[in-house]
Amino acid sequence: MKENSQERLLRLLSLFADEEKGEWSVDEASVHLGISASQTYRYFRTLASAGYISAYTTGRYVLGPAIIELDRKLRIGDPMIHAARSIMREMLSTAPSASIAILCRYFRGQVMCVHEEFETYQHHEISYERGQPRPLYQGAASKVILANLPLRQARAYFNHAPDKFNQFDLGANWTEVKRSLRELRSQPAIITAGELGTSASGISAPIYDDKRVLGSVSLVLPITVATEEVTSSLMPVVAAAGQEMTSKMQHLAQLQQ
Amino acid sequence: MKENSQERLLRLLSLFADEEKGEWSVDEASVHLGISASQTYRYFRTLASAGYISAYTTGRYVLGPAIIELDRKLRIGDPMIHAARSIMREMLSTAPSASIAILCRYFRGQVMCVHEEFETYQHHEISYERGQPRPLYQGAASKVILANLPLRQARAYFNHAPDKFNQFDLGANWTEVKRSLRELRSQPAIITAGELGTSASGISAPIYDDKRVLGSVSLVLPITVATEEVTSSLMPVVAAAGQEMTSKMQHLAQLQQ
DNA sequence: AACAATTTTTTCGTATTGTGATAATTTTGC
DNA sequence: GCAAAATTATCACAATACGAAAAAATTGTT
Repeated sequence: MKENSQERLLRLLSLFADEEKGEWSVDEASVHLGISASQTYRYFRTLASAGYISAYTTGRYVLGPAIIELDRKLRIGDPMIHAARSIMREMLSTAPSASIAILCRYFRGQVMCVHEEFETYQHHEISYERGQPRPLYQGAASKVILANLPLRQARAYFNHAPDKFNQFDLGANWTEVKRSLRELRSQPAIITAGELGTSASGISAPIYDDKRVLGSVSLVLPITVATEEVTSSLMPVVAAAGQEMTSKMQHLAQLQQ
Repeated sequence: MKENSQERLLRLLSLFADEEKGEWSVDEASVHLGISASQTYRYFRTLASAGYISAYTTGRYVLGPAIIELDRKLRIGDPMIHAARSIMREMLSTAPSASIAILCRYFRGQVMCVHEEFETYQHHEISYERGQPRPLYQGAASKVILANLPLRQARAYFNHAPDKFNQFDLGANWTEVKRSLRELRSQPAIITAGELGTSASGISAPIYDDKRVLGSVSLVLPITVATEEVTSSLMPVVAAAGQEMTSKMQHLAQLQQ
């Protein structure tokens, strides 16, 4: 873990992504990163004057407006999200009302929702909230990615949390897990119910970029309407969306101007 | 403009906030930043492996998932947004339906919407889109910040775009501008109509942090319902919201644990 | 208003490493 | 398969990032 000064700066910024801690003082960050106080002050100043963090009161720093600005650009300009929009809307139009469509991405050994589409805005129990990393073993949108990962990687993740894999019905040992992953891969789309919260059911298909899996597209239905009939009729719809995304992503790679 | 390596890295990342260019190749960034190609490659690699940018196809880089992750944390954890939520909702409840409430922040000599609240989701002509910097001279949410800036700063901005100041009725020369800013400051909230797009009208009040202006809260109404009566009756509501925000921000500064 | 306690900035010498130029390597498009 | 582009590796040197400690500025309290 040889680290240069830019990587340290980004690591400091990443502190602010921490799930349970949203604000940092210089001292806290200093001890957490193992950097001297004076240097940490220099980092804070650099990030603050560029707008990435901001002192909402003396000594307490939180994320700054530059993040919002970049997020807007990503929302507007990201090629994958752009390609997904129409596909997700079409998929959504065939689903029961109160369903939502989500686009997830494999990121840092986890799965993160990067875009959602819904017919009408309404509060739903958030299963995959945009921007919140989720583990690979829980929920359809995650499992379909896990199942399409190279076996070596899947195994590494299994070794890291075997109990969780068992808890979410992926198997108690590697042989079982390997078998259930193969089983999941053999289906056009995979279905789970109540794995994230208790009120939602998911139907997911993988998205590829040439060889390796990039992410997944999913429909999330209220579990009350997710009967066997409904989900099995939607399975080919979601599977088609995944394939369409895959071909669009490969198309994109050609069109570079 | 002495710049260290971390500042250069952030300047590279900020390229991706550019309004008309969402993707960069190493060469383009290299010439744009005036950095050697080899070093630009190193910067790209650093940003990419931390997830801040991502190559969606060989040689073309766009913003990466880490941005989404940080934006979520900001949405959830930002103290100013947190304080504003209930105030904005209450303000919204007294406004005509199809109105929205926005929270803006003074940032880099511009004004940026950092949060919006609405009763029901619906497509409206976006006047202040979240994350898009807007000039100080255009629209109520901007003008109220401009009017409460130190005169020296206001004058600097005026000198930078005097024609724009005139176009948006702030005056043709500094004496006139100074007078109209004083006039704006004297009102509890300020009202504009049709300055951003033609279909919206804005009512805005400033938010202070101790001495200097931090941002503004605003109601944005469909121009069709924004009659003289309606807006003048809402003016005190918005003004009160601004004052409440100001006192909440000052309260926050005390509560540091 | 004066004081103590933080927070932030400077100074400074040294070792670290960031840097550009060039070459080597890998990946990609045809 | 080959040509072209993209990416990484090598290297030598100057630039600067770094920690420690002191100075300055800001803040909270009496």
